[in-house]
Amino acid sequence: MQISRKSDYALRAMVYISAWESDKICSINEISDAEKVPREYLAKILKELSLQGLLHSYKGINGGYRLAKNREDITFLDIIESMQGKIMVNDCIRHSDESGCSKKPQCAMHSFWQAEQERVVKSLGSVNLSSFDYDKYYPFARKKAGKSNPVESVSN
Amino acid sequence: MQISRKSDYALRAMVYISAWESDKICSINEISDAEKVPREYLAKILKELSLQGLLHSYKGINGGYRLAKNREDITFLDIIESMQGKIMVNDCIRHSDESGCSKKPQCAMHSFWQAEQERVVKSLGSVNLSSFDYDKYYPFARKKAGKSNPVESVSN
DNA sequence: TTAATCATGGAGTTAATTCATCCATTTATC
DNA sequence: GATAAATGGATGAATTAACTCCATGATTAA
Repeated sequence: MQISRKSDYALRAMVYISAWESDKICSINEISDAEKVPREYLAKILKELSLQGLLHSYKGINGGYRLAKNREDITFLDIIESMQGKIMVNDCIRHSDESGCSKKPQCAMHSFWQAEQERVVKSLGSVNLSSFDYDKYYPFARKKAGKSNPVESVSN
Repeated sequence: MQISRKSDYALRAMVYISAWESDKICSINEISDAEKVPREYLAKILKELSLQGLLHSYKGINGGYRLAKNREDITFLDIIESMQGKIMVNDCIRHSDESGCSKKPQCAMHSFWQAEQERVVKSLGSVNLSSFDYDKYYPFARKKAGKSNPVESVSN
């Protein structure tokens, strides 16, 4: 696996959104300003995250995005794979469905890569959006939620 | 990190060479035939591995390559990094020398990536060329070693 | 109902990188 | 001196990453 910039942007955006109370809706402009991510590119990314079911989108004035699940239920792996597709550490693994391995039915290194693959997936799957110290890195969030702060109820 | 095809070729070549007795000299043609790696591309790769001090090269008839160190002293990490440069799991880590992190002096995810980085490096550094079951995957090797033993062409 | 503010969708661009190939040259051995 | 190796340089094709631009559509507040 290689974490593309696209994934990095997606992660930053998701972490940013998570920093706020769960009913706060964040616009593309807000996020791109805060995280210094190219606005138009970020738009594509957020749209994709919606399609993948990680975000809910709202159009119109005061529109934007919010998490589609609880923070605990969105892992780094979810976010990264929704940007890059399945994580594959190398071709040996990538081609393992077709020919057992691109080179030999059982190449000498296959089992090593498989283990490495599993380690990485497990590791990325073990971090979720509730794993962060938002108070430390996003002190501005949490306190002031959306400007109008009408109802307390969280989940729609 | 992402294991490029180039690294994969390099690994296969190194593993192939390791399968033989240490004084056996393997030519580009032999390796590319055995491992099904494009001949001209492999030539570049082996040259680079020599420059990096992982192989010794021999010119002239019966020339080719052999390991420049003991099998135990050549890790996957050595081989991969000599092909792709330093392993970096993401931009957050990649830019960490300049500005602490490309985005913020301390971004929320920085420590996670750093840990992930260390895990991967440790893992790749823990496998070396003596880690393989050559008898199983290269039964033809080991038995018949190289014929003659020419003089090194590359000093230093 | 109209203007403002948001997301959506599609097409196109740029630049870099990857993965090579070709061929002429140099070197060593038989 | 013929042969079989590595070396080195130039080049190219294909793919992908990382955007940018802009027109369209939805929503709401005035």
